[in-house]
Amino acid sequence: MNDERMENQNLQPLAEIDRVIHEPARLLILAYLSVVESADFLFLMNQTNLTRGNLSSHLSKLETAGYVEIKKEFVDKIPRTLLRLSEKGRIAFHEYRRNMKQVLDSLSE
Amino acid sequence: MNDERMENQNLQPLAEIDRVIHEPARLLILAYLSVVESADFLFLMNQTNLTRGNLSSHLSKLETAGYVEIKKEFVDKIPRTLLRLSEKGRIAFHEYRRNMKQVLDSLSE
DNA sequence: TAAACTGGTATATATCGCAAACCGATATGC
DNA sequence: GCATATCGGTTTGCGATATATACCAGTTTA
Repeated sequence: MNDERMENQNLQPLAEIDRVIHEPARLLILAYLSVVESADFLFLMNQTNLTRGNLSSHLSKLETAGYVEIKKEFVDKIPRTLLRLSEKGRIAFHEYRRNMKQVLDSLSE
Repeated sequence: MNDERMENQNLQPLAEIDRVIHEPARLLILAYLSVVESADFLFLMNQTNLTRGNLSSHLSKLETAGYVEIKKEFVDKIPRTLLRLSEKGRIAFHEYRRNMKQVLDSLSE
């Protein structure tokens, strides 16, 4: 075993990785929300290729975590759901990226 | 919405990320196995802080995927389980890292 | 002989991701 | 008018997953 290389690894962040964000579908959603001020449900559905039900439940989970804010409004009698990343979400997303990068970088020889 | 920044994102690898590897506990296991020629069960258990049952089931999953090879032997009447990363596992792990890095890099402002 | 430890495996449980069924409202066909 | 289809989602159901606990065979210690 190569102790030297092992000690160079910084794997600790992995133990406390944010699983709400780690899920690929939600990572995708957050990636889109992170570059716009807000997006609606259908836009996200098209971009992510998630089904309606799947997208809806992931958004609920993100809302429960306090990472996205969901605002519903009517546009000519038709309901529209607007999503935006909360400040808490932006911070958590940034932290997640930092942690994962650190782990991945420490693994590269 | 900022189309320019959105188009610069390379999120496609996310859609086909390897979930066997994506799970943090297994990512941790693979990280350790990637720097040693082989390790035994207790060593991994101590390094990862996983419980015996948990570690055992993750190793089985990795074995089923063909990513690790499990060899059992006796050392003075005491059983010992040796784990090593297979070639297939090494390739898949490398590919996972490449994909995740690409995604994370495309998200950095 | 019994109690405690080793090195695991099997089982129970809780959660999760996903798809399909459902739902209220609106537009369309006849 | 009254079905029927469509829109924009939410709720429900199910199989798979992750984790902890119970369990087990064998070994060492008291």
